[in-house]
Amino acid sequence: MDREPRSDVPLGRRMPNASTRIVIADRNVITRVGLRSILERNPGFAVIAEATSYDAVIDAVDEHGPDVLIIDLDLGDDTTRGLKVVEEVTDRYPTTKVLVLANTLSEMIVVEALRRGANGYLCKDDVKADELGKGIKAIQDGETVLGKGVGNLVAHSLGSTRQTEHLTDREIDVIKQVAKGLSTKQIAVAMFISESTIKFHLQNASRKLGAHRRAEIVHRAAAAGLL
Amino acid sequence: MDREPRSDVPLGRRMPNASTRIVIADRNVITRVGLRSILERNPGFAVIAEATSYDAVIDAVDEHGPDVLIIDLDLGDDTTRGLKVVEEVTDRYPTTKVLVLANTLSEMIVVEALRRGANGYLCKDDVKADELGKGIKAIQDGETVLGKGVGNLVAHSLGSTRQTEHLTDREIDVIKQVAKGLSTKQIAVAMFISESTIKFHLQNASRKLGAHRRAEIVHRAAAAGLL
DNA sequence: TAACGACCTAGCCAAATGGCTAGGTAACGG
DNA sequence: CCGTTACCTAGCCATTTGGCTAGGTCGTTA
Repeated sequence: MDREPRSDVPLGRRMPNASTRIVIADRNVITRVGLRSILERNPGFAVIAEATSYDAVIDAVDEHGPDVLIIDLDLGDDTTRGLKVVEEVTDRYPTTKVLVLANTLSEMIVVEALRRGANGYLCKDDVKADELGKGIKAIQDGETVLGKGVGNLVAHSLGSTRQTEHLTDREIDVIKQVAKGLSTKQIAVAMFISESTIKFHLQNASRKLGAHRRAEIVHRAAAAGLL
Repeated sequence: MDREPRSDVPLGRRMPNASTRIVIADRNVITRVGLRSILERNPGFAVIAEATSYDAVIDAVDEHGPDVLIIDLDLGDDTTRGLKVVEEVTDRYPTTKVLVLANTLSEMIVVEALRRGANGYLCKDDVKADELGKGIKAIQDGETVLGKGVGNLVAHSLGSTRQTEHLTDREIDVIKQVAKGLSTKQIAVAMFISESTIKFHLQNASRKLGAHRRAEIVHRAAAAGLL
């Protein structure tokens, strides 16, 4: 025991020349190439796979068991699906660290991602080239990396006891109609349900999003990538 | 001749070592690096400068007089400013082609950009790696390049005689408050003007955006990158 | 089986909104 | 000087909305 006073990073844990093996998940080819270029300036990083769909992310992680997964939650038309992917990866591969790389900043998404095991959350527009490498190293050392502005959001949500509930499919459907400028009545006709139901779904969505007006519901849902 | 069986790029048409000189304008470092990497796979393209602010774009174009400017209109918190940059560049440097590379698709922005002289409009998420090079070449040949889905938007707006009016600063201020979920009364207090004025601005914004409800105003303005 | 979540419906009332007309000022450029 | 634009204010009224209570079905899961 005494022979290894500091055994939290045992010798041999990292082989000589061993690189951090990274999988990138982003639907945007420009971003994928950019990330790869930036990361591979550092010989300690190796991007071993790219994915552009939720299924492909799972496949890639299954196949390669990477050290780090860098993922944009918005891989389709449903960011919620991205959250599920984070949960699945962190559940099944505890040694794979997950860094979320988002386009927008939404309290709901950030909190949910972290709650489901993400080890970091950076915003694409705010990140500097050198922060990426540093962030990944920090994450591998067990830290949680939060980008500019992300920390504040998290702190804010810690203050409120309200735990994030996410919107149901139906609620999102209704919100989409609202975003198109339809009235309750018009939505009812379009969706073949009663006006009461429309109002019901919107009331629930309001509560979940902490909004009090339709315009705010739409804005928040859009910011969360739900529309 | 046998030594150069593939002479589809005739000798002499382009000077030896002559490259298409490109300036990239995007606030996002990942995108800038990605674009550069993709473009420079083709030796005919040379990225000679990058810019991350509206002023820097003008400076870069002034200094380098590039063949092509690839620009994301959203370089700050005001996409309208990006439109002005497009106009200024195409006005002052008719030989510089402008390719807009957007995150989102908004009819208003697309139409305005083209009206002000942009030679192409692509959507980042839809673009494939090889389309970039092809698009730039096409633009240099005098074509107008519209990405997936962009063409439809343009066609749609040609049908309507309504010419795009853009929102005033004040209107955008009010819309931002609406997006935060404030009522007319609350906004009036916050902005030190009467409720009537709030409603006045929103009526005008509705007309300009073709919206009939606050939720739609917010949605459209957000989609246009105005918030 | 019971509990749960997602979904659906009804009705009430105060408040907010949409759509309209009809004015005003100040600044700018032709 | 005139026209234009951005900006500001008032009032009217029908419609929409927010916020609430109080029910229901269906399928899944414990």
